[in-house]
Amino acid sequence: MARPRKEQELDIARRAVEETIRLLAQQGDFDVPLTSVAQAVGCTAPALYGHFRNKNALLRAARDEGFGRLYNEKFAVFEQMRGDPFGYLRDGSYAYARFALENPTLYRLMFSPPPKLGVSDDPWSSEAGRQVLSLLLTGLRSSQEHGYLPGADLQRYGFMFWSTIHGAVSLNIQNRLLDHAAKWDSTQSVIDALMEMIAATGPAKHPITS
Amino acid sequence: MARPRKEQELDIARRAVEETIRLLAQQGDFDVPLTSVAQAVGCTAPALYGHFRNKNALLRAARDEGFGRLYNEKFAVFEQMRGDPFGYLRDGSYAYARFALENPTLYRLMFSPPPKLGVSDDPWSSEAGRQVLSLLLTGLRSSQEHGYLPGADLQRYGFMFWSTIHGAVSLNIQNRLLDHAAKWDSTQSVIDALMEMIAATGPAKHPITS
DNA sequence: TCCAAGAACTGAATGACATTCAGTTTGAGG
DNA sequence: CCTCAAACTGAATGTCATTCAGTTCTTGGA
Repeated sequence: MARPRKEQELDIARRAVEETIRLLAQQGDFDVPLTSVAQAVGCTAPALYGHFRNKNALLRAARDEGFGRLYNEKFAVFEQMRGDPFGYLRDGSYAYARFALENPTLYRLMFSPPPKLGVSDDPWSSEAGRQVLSLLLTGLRSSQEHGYLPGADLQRYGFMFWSTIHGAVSLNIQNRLLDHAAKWDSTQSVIDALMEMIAATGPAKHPITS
Repeated sequence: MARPRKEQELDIARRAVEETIRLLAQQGDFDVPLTSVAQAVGCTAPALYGHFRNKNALLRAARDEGFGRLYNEKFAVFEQMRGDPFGYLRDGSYAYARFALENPTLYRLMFSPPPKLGVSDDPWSSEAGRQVLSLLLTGLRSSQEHGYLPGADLQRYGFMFWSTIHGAVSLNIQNRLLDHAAKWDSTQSVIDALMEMIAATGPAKHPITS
């Protein structure tokens, strides 16, 4: 029993990442046995070593895929909101929070990875996070051009903005006493408070309705 | 070779927690082998099972100890700042951030614990976090009595305040490209921005100097 | 069409650990 | 002094990750 039929050529790498993300969500924890990933894919554990140097590399790939998905969701909102930077900041933040609350374990893998993943060695990983941040900065810059946050240091405010949302999402994910709806309400409340503060700096009469 | 001399009666439990925290910091990761904790304490791994149900219980104890230390540091600032609630908010936040940046792995264990720790089952753990939050709320309440944040919903602002600082600290801990000083500067900048916003709502003439 | 080379897997072996268990030694009460 | 229970220990078990020596397809040339 060895080399399989030609049908499933390069599927293993893609499927392994996919199944890893699924198992991550299912088990709610990082320590997914390689064996179960292999079983879900339909091969044996050693076969995965032909596609990933080791388990950490597989988790890194899952993490990168997570950043890709998050970026895509934020980018979709970005395009849909062209011309309304304030609306983008709000709905982009909602999208970010929704992604985090719907994929809590993946989100934790993205933003609180075990150091042994060797994330710092991989230029890609910090790049992916940077792309998400740059999308936020673009939104802030546009908002500033529309009269909000006059004279503010965007780098500084951008980081604070991100910190607030990341913090709210992290604390809510961690709090097991809350159900999904309560986590969402709590996070949304923080985002709304943040948007109110930005709205207060801008041209009057901007409704906060979502 | 079995039961040791009477000298080190109940030291093992205490020392195990201490050494675990030390090894956590040294290895920068949660998966500290029980064997190394035992070795550091001066016993064998099975001996630890007489004091902790399992490794997760030991990590939970280390986590609780972390909350205790954080609370003590914040409480010290609190007592030292009686009568200056705004100053307490600022210096208490600095103390919080300093604790997190100086004990990054312990902080991660406290706020992004692996679900398998079974933290949710333990009423103590959420209690410890709640005590830290209540200290913040007391500071906000006092600040409000001194004229800041007039009419604000403190529960809501308290959570946003905590989210911002926790987020800034988490993102800075995670960013391996920054050295310690840079992480501190970045975090301090977020805290200062937050304090400026609160100061802006209060009685005029409050200097922001630290 | 047939064949050699190597790609892509597999089963079995190795090594870390956590956890359990059957002793073994020592302190304390009678 | 003697018995008992507490507090440990060494050895055994089980769960992974990772490695390795085969084994079986696929492919490109004769």
